[in-house]
Amino acid sequence: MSKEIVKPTTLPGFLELLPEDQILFNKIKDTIRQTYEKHGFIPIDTPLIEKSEVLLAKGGGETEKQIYRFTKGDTDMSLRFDLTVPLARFVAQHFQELTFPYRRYHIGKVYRGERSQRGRFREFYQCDVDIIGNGKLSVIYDAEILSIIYHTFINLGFEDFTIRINNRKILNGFFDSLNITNTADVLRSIDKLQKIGAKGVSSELIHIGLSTKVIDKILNFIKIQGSGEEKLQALISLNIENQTFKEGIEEISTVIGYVKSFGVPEKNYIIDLTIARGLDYYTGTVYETFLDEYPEIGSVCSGGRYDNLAEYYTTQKLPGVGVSIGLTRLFYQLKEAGLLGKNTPSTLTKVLVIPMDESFNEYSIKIANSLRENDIISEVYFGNVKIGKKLNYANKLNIPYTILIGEEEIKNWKVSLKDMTTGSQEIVTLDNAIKTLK
RNA sequence: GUGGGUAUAGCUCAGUUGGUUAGAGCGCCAGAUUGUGGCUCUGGAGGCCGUGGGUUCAAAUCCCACUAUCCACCCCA
Repeated sequence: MSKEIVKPTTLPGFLELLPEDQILFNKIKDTIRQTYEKHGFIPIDTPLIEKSEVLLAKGGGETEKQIYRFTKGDTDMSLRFDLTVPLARFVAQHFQELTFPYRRYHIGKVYRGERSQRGRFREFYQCDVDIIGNGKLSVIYDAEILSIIYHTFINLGFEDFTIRINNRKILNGFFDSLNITNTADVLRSIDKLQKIGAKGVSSELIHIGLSTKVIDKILNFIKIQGSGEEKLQALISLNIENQTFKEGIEEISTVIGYVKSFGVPEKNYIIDLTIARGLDYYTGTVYETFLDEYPEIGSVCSGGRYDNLAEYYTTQKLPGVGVSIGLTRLFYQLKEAGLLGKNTPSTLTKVLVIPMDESFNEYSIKIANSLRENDIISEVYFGNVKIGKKLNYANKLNIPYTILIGEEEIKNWKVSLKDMTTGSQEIVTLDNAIKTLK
């Protein structure tokens, strides 16, 4: 062994998959894409690298710490850390060329230089859908986004999941009425209710410096229980004279009112006053989606409504609403939870064509060509190796069928079609083989 | 950014109070009469025990440093 061999490793926080998993991953990605497209969303694909001044226009906070930033020559550039900021830039830049409301989806990798830990990656896929309005955007779209989350997870094969929704205006109005100024800190604490419990939230709020009176009110607020209707009634009966608060209630009522028309069953969504979302740019509806049987996985899809998407890039007012699925984490967690299919194939190939001898290669290639013309995924195993080894290749990759080509088959213009699961084999015409394989 | 683990074969891991040629399972390769895989059997390859230093007659094992990696917190998808 040469000492010059470089140890083949990937950087921490960068996930790569073996064939079996990659096939599953792509299936999930395709399902998400198809669902988004079915709802009329238009694809975009922005550059992975953008000017740092663009990505960091907002400035401050965690982003600057976590962004991958570098220079090439005189250009200061960075890897995108989400798909929303590039969207904002895109919409502002192409404002004149786009038609509003602009519905786009974007599935792509983003980068964050975080300390890696379980289910947290430095490179990961986000699957975003957003609807951007010009000046105004009906709140009914907030209900549609909820419906898209629902249909996406249904199409992915889930049934027991809950989309939790809330409205930032309710929270902001409520905090306003209590004269709370550091709302971001309070939101973050409340958002952790599920994780740390009421006591945990309480002690965090004390730490933040709120009076016990205010804390009691907050705790009572987040404890409001019941059906959607009951929660709304409870909120109204708080009699809070605050314009923002009232708007929030009105908006969430509208959303709940329309959700039914979109065909979302009541068991799949709920008003949850503790959902806040860490991001501070949300201004209205917010969403978090949880798998009922696996709460430990955390939110698998989240997002919300924002008033002004592109304020750093244009003076146009562009409100929008959207959500994002963290696909890499979702996939990783599903795999951890054992929710991904077992014994899945390691290839997409449906049939392996095996020439018994190298002199039958050309005939085999023709067979494979015909199979492909009939949309049957097929490949030929070339090389002067034993039949056993070729069959074993099919076996290891879980290829369901093989077609064996030898003297006998060629003489009669037929093929030997072998079912690899049962082991049965028969000599048939190519047409009949195609019928079986379809 | 803060705190805590771990590091032995391609993978998952054993390895006794420090003791001589470092093990298993899976995987890989080869064979069991050369037009037939899976199952079984037999054989084989593959390890500077993360790197460097220290203690000791003796270190995979104990100590220190470094590096890598994982987990939790922060934050977030």
